[in-house]
Amino acid sequence: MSYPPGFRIERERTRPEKAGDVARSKAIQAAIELFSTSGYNKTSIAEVALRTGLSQSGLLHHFPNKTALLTAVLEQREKEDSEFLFGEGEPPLGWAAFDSLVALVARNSTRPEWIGLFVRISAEATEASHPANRWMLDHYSSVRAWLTRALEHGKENGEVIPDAPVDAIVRNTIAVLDGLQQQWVAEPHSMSMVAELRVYLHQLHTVWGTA
Amino acid sequence: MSYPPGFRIERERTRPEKAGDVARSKAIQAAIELFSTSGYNKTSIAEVALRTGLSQSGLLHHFPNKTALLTAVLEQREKEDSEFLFGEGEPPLGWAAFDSLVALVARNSTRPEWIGLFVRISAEATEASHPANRWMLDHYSSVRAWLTRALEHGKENGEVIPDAPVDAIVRNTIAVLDGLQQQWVAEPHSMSMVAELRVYLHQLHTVWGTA
DNA sequence: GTCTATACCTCGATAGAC
DNA sequence: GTCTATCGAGGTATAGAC
Repeated sequence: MSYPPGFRIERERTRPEKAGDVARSKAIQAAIELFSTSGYNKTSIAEVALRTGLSQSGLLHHFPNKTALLTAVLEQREKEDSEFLFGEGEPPLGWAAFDSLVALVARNSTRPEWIGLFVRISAEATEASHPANRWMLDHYSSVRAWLTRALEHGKENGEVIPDAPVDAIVRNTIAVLDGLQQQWVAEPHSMSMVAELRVYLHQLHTVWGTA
Repeated sequence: MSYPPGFRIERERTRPEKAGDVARSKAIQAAIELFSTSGYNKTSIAEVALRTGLSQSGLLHHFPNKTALLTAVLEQREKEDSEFLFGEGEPPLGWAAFDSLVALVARNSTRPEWIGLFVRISAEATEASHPANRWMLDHYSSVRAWLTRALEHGKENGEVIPDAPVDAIVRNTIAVLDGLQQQWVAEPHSMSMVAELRVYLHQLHTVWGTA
């Protein structure tokens, strides 16, 4: 394998990853699939390796240990979600923030692994010693901060009535999202998360919105 | 140790369990504590045995295997919850059903193990091969059936407006309950589940109730 | 960068003595 | 009813050859 002069530099400009990281990406994809159905604890790196087309040690050449694999998976999830939600610009505020959460759920409904991944990992990670514990706490904290800002902006805007109980609305909204995802993971064909969410948002608008 | 005549019979009349089942109860209690923090998969029967004051084999004399231990734990939970919710009588209907769910959460807030147990087990059990999978599906199905009946009763009663979207309200309510419990397990001192739930129920009354 | 081999755990369950 | 001993499976991680 010989490359024309400048090839490496060209590649590095379009794709920042090194060439050898193809296996890495495949491994992350395999890990997502397995974590999303069996959770982190129950998934063995041997099986991730198998699906990647590597031996166990081959896989561990790319990730020093199982935790590093999990970290890579979570980083990818965070990246894709926030790109979808915020893109390059500013996060939506007011009721628009809540609408974009519905859009995210709608999109993730077509990628069941992402829902399963979140449901399993975030439940496991409620244990303080779980490697994703800090990730989970940070994740919730940042979603809460965003939705809180969104509602306060809505109050300044006149979209939201002044005495709406911001904290409770934020926590309940996150709870509905998480809870629906869990029900959906248990029985995917029995319901439409988006339909249920629209009812919830309708309640929010009716009670706390300015008609 | 000698007992007066009739003692055994007296005991058997008041408590149906055999005398040897003290260890059994202790084991179930220990299992609840461990399952509630580490989940079922990650908990070893050896540690349950340790907390019970038995060797691993000693514990397995009372339960044929780990699954049987889980079953005993779930049966106890189901029993205590439904005794609290329904007692000897009929399940509450109409909005009263939702109020009694808040009462259950309020009571369980004082027994964190029960919240943790539910959060961990029900998330693990979304995997079809998990020993609690059927239990979880049945549990959700029966809660849905009860709340659905409650809302339909409320419509006949005039408590609930006729075109309230029953299925969505039921699923969203369960989602809020589950989601809040998960947030609470992650950071117990950061919130009051009952306070958030009251806001949610207020929305329900305002939007779907007959003023 | 990928492999085989292996060290070293932990776990669930069984056998059999007391 | 409780114990010790042990088996066998499956897991993470490391060493070292290619």
